[in-house]
Amino acid sequence: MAAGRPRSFCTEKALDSAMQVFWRKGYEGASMVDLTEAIGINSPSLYAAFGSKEGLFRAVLERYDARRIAFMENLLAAPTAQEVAERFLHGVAEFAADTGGKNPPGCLLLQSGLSCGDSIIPDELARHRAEKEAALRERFERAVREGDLPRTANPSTLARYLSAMANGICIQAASGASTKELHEVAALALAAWPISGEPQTSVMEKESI
Amino acid sequence: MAAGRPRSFCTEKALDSAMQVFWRKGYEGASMVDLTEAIGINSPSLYAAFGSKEGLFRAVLERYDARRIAFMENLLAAPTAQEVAERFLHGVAEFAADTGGKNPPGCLLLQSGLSCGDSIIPDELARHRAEKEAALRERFERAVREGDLPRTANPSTLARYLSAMANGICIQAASGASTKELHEVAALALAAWPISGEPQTSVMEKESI
DNA sequence: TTCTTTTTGTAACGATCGGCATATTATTTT
DNA sequence: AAAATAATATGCCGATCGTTACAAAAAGAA
Repeated sequence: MAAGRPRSFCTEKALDSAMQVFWRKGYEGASMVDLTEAIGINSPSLYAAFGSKEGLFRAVLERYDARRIAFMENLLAAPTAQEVAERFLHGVAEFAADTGGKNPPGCLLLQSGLSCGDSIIPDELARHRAEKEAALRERFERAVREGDLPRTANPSTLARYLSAMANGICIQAASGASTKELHEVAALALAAWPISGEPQTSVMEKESI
Repeated sequence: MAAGRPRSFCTEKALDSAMQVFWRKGYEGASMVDLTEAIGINSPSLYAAFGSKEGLFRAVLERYDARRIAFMENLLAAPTAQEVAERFLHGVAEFAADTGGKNPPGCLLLQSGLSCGDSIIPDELARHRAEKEAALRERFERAVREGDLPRTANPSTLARYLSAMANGICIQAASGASTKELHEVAALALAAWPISGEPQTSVMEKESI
């Protein structure tokens, strides 16, 4: 059968370009002109490939999630819950301020649509955040079963705490905080972490921040 | 001199109505139609009173800030830095999920424009957040001078930590977290607080969350 | 070459955006 | 009552929104 005229653009590169636009301007703030110019194609090509602006955004979201899968898998495999928390918060602190110059600081899941008109995008993004929080919660439930966390620990609260902290750090990054400042915040947040055995040392004296 | 035809709407009530719209839909997501319908006036009246959509939003921001002045003044007057932190985080936790049914959960400073096109609104909102963070920092600097906080404590980091935590809590609220859940997160966050004297107790055992 | 298929570029669609010109209505002052 | 003033309602402005018809262009298959 015939193959037709070949595409003039790479789908993955197009998604990366679109991701930058959504990240910087938000979902509703990103116009089709912004997107097509960033990708370097005309709108009919974009609609043929992704269906709609929302379809393009969902494809971008998938790509964004895929890039973080390795990060999440790695930290969830940590031997102790505390190390999970440490890897999570410090990992977020690491990439929130410095995204390699390609994307703006902060988090796509926050920047692109906390509120945007009557769109369902905010709910979609909230669902994504909730999924990551659930992954943390399940890991902490296992930690309680294994005695890694005290019996009195509440996995849901711990996961929500980390999730909130991560979101707060992202907002700090978007407001211009440096990587060093974000790590200081992360370290301080981890001082609240419950330890089964030895008494807790204040991070203030431990790292003199 | 003549006084002309009297206004058909109350400015303050109009601002409250507009605040709800901006809060729920974000700055760019809130259309003039949304705003005029919510207020119950026609657009020329709105433009005569506030100049533009941006002017209306700035007026809403002022009103939003004014409503929180009492809250901030109260907590900054607390005798110790830890109590400042406690009042701040728990205060945020309190009004983030339950705004009295008038406004959506979350924080206007976050909901209305983390990212929105080429507008300068996000920067404006970031500036407002930075101001509150600066108020906390100055209070903690005083606490270090007064010996209320250990010499090794970093007021900037503590303020940034609380600000990030507050933002994270707001996002949690916007995602549907209950007031109880938010207070649990706030209590956990406060377990990281540096104490000069007695050893720190894990909040996990203290409140069994 | 001719046919088929797919993508491309051009151009335009209706809808909605924020904003405003104009004229009418309501009130106070003279 | 007449003039002056200010806010009202109606209707429309150009621009931009996301989206799509349409036909030319580029490839493989016949």
